[in-house]
Amino acid sequence: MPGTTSKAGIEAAGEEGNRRALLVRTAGRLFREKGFDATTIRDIADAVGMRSGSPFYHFKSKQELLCTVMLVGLEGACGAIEAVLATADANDDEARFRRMVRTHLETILAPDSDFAVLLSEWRSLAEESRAAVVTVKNRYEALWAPVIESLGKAGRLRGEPRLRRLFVFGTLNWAVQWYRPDGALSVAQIAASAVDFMLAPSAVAGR
Amino acid sequence: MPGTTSKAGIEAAGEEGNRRALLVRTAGRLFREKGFDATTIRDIADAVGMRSGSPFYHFKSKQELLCTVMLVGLEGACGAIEAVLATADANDDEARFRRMVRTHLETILAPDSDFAVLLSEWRSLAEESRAAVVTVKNRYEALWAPVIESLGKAGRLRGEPRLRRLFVFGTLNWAVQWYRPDGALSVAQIAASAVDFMLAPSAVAGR
DNA sequence: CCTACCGATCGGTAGG
DNA sequence: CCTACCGATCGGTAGG
Repeated sequence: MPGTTSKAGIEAAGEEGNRRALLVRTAGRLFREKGFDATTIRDIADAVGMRSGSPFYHFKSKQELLCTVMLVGLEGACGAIEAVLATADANDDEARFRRMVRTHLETILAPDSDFAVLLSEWRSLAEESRAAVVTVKNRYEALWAPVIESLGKAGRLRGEPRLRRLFVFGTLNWAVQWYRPDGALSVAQIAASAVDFMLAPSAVAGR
Repeated sequence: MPGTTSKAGIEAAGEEGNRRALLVRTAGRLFREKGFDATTIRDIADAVGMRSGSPFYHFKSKQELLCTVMLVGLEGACGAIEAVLATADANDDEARFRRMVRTHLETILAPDSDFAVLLSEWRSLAEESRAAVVTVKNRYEALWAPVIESLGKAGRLRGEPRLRRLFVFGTLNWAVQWYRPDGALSVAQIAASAVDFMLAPSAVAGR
């Protein structure tokens, strides 16, 4: 029963999963490069070698494509952070934070990052689709909460507790605006530097 | 000779300056609320009580309107920061930085901020218009350079020197994404907290 | 997934 | 600044 979509609309079911996944990947790249409004269905169809009406066999609207791209990006980001949390030393907050920051930057600065589409095209997402995306976005942010809270209690992250997470993501997410792959610093270097910027020096004497 | 525009296209010349300025203000508000692509010339014309063809008497294209909005926003922001620098104690970097941060946030978080249009619609600005806007943007950032550098040398702003300015603006500009006028904290409180977040504690003992 | 197409919208213009 | 309009584009659909 093609055309039937799971609730999140993410799963690639069976035979046609490839074409569908290709559409999502291509749309994600174009949305990121040119923006949602400036990307036409024809652009996407051309890029995957379809005719302009064919994407609507896989997605009922351009909006559904956007929503799917964002959900895919968010799921990927959750997975990456979960992998970090599963292997990091839970007692060393700074080390954990460093790895999370680096992973986050690697995710949003990848050339075809679907997560970056969420960051730059949020306003293009129709009101009705936002709740579904916010749910996963909250899940992503919840992964960060314990580390940020712990670093806050230790005095390493400062400012109003309710704003710390916002400031952290601001410092990092803004990189989408200025990062260039051919720049002087690697993503790893930017990540290390961002942590230095955000983290107040530990109070341990003689360090 | 109506239709003639100064190089920057900002000045409101004589009699028609009012209508022109009204168009800029209205376009700025709509671009900020709905985005450049989602705002039509008809939206703007309706909002100022004109017919859909009439804005083109004042601006030769929608792009020129966007460019003007951004330049107006940038000029206003430069003026505000210059006013701070003119009255602040040049020897107290922290105090100066605090006032600049607050002014910056007040500028970008104002409901009808033209500066915020620059932050969110940069990609919609045509390639040919970017150079003119970048020039003023550089002027704005140059106003911050001495303070940021000085705080960096004092160890109050950390991380790679070339990235500090980017991290500062990230922390602040991201607020455009999450700030709500009806939120629990005022802009002044957010500004104070942002500075606490960014500034490493001064090393002065007993403080 | 293609062919063929539509209805709506949009930026912009001519002529006054 | 209005009237009247155009040419292009775009998301989406019917029917196979």
